[in-house]
Amino acid sequence: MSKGITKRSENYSEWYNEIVKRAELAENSAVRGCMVIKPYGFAIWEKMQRALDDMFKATGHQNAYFPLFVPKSFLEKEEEHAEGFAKECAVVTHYRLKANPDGKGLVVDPAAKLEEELIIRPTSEAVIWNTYKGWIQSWRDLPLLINQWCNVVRWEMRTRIFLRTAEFLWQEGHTAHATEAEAIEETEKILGIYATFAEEWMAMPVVQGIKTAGERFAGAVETYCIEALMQDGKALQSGTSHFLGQNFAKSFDVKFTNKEGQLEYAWATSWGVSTRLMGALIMAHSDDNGLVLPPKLAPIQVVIVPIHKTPEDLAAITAKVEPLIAELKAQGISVKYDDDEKQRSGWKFAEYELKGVPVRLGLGMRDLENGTVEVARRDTLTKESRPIEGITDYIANLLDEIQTVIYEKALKFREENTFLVDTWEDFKAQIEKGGFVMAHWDGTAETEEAVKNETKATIRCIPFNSIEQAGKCVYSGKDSAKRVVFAKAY
RNA sequence: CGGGGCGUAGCACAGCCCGGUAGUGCGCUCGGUUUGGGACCGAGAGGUCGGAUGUUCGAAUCAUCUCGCCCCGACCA
Repeated sequence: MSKGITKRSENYSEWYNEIVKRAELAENSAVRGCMVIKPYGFAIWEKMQRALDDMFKATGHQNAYFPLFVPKSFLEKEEEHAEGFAKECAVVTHYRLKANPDGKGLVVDPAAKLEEELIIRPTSEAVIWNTYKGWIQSWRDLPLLINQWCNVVRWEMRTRIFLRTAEFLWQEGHTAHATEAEAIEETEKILGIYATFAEEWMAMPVVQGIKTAGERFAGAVETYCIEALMQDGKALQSGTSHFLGQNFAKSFDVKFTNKEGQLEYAWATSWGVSTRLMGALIMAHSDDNGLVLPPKLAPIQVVIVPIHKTPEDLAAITAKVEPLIAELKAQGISVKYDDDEKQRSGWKFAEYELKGVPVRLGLGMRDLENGTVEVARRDTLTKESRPIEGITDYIANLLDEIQTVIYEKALKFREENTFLVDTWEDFKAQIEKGGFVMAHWDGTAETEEAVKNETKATIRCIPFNSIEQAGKCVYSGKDSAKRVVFAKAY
């Protein structure tokens, strides 16, 4: 195994793939387009799940579970939705195999053809709204605030580990409301949760905004999103929250009696983030030495590496380390003491760097004599010797500091790579170089399409915080009221 | 779905053009020396060469077919 990894500047996608593999986050499986998420990678996903789940629960949502299979007739009901997903559906047509009459192995039993094909869910609006029909009769049943954690399948032509896999894990929230205003409020509330999670947990700054009609979720009235800028200058849609209007209620006939005794269609939202966030996390912070994890999502926040020659030395170090581990754990810090004799300390230093562990403590005989410990931080790759006395408080603060520092670094990167552009020439040149390009847009799908065809850039979103400022569309020269975010995207 | 690449030991790869004892590095096992940034020496174990068919006295190597994965495009979260 080679020691170093490919540099970002040499081959960005190779760098990404190597981090995923070498940090043991995931690997490509024997199944095309599907990944195996390994324990270390899954531990990060579990931390993401926990943080998000707590936020969903704190805002009144409950978890439930709906079927993997969607009868084709359900999917068909909301027309735009059906069209949007039709091209990437895995379809179950039979329910039995039988021994191959011509020899070894199994074949599909033609006698076991399903009367109606089952679609493996690409998303669950159809199944869920079919179910909600039975759950919603009165305004008193609303709002209905449900989330599910599950897998979905979208048969992608081309896949990339974590960023676009044929099967992925996600959460999908599906809510029903009595009024349009309340549903829109919900859509916005969830987007806020996503943004908070991205910034405070993942330490990844995001732009919040609204998708253009062309980028909208199939079947939605409005799609809100968070967009992040990756280190190669490409945008990554990191979460979406959809206001679905009454589209699904009408398609699935979900009506309720309002306070005035009249029947009304329910208002809907849906929203999701997926294991794609793992890809975002990697590309937001990692460097040429490997993964860099924000302390709040790191499965191991502190690793302690003993540096010793003899078993006696190790025992002495362990005796010193044990109370330290207890103190760190008491502060809620996850700590690993790596006294595995199989590898030497130098190997371990490199390994934990590769895996993005935020803080590494080195403890050798010299430290025991001096009452010190070596503190190495992953984000800055710096080391310092500190008194072991009071080290727990120091580390607790250091973890907070690292969380802040990597966020600030990512924010600075985004600011330095966000450009106000007003001419078509500048636009093309800047898109080529990468980054968020803030430009005026005339609001038409034609212009959006033309820009995409000529530059490969798409409108990532119409940001909420965009300053109202009259200008001329960078492509057509027509009037525009505000700037939108253009970028090449994953 | 188009273009390209690759399938040989757990991993990374060489060997293939020009058919003839299946190799190297890492990892693994054992022994020894080492140990503050991916240690070194010695001895071992480990392979249906992706699969099928064909050509041949003989196929990892040549031919045909096939399966799979990766990368680049188009499409999409």
